Amino acid sequence: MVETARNTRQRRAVGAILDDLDGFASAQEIHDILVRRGDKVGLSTVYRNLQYLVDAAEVDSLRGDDGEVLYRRCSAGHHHHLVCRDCGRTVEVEGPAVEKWADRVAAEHGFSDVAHTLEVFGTCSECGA
Amino acid sequence: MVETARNTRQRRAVGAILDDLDGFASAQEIHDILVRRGDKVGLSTVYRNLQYLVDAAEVDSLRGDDGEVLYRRCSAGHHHHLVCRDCGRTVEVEGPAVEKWADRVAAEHGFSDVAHTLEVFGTCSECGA
DNA sequence: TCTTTGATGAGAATCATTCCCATGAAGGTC
DNA sequence: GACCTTCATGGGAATGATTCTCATCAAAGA
Ligand SMILES: [Mn+2]
Ligand SMILES: [Mn+2]
Ligand SMILES: [Zn+2]
Ligand SMILES: [Zn+2]
Repeated sequence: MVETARNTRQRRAVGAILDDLDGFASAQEIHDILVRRGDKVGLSTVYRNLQYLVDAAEVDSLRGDDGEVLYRRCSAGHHHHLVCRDCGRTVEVEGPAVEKWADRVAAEHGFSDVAHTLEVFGTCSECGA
Repeated sequence: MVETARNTRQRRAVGAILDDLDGFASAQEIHDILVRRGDKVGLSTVYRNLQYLVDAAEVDSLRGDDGEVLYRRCSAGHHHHLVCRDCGRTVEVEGPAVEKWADRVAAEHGFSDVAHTLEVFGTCSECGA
């Protein structure tokens, strides 16, 4: 028998919230939504399941200004994010020119095993009214 | 009388450590160095002075993988960093193309007040041997 | 139904950072 | 130098997100 993650009520509940969300949200925000809905899920369990999903590359995470980790279900493949710092609404964006720039700069200075982090923050049109 | 920051022994000590450092270091690492040297400076004071320097744009800060904030005295003007994930050695880099890309992408989606974070991590030539 | 074992959750623990506030010491004035 | 005003310091408490512990629960298969 192949090991398989158990399909618990709590795991489904966390997944359902992520499906409904537009933008990034913190573990505690997701927990609050669950509590408000009446779904009883422990905070530890929310953290645990979010981490499972990150490890499975089903969810992207990034750190907000205040250091809180934010989560969002994203499409597969390398991309970056344009995030509204007020409402969290997020657009996935690609930047081939940026990828090339990062690799070139790293090579010029003799760096190998290169990776990069890039996020764009702003105020979305709705929040800017 | 114009308000002016007081030139304390502790402030000079923190500044001296930053002058000697090549790469990014955490507040606690800087505090440890001070203690090892025999300079008596409180941890709160290290945090406070680092924050003063960040506000004065004399020091750049970024968040490491583990969420710790790292500090480094940097040149003025907008730039990014190529950081060795082994030894911390850091190269300041500029990417005009990246700046334009970020602004354009944000504008295309109606975002205002745009800012971005971009760091490149790798293994430097010395550490890659 | 029964067994096995990963999953859950309430609270404790961790850890970086910030806050509090009594005390210290810059730096100006005479 | 003596004195004053006020910002700076530092030790410990508080904060807050996240992780850990472990007794208990419940998937999933037999
Ligand atoms: Mn990229
Ligand atoms: Mn830039
Ligand atoms: Zn918004
Ligand atoms: Zn290195």
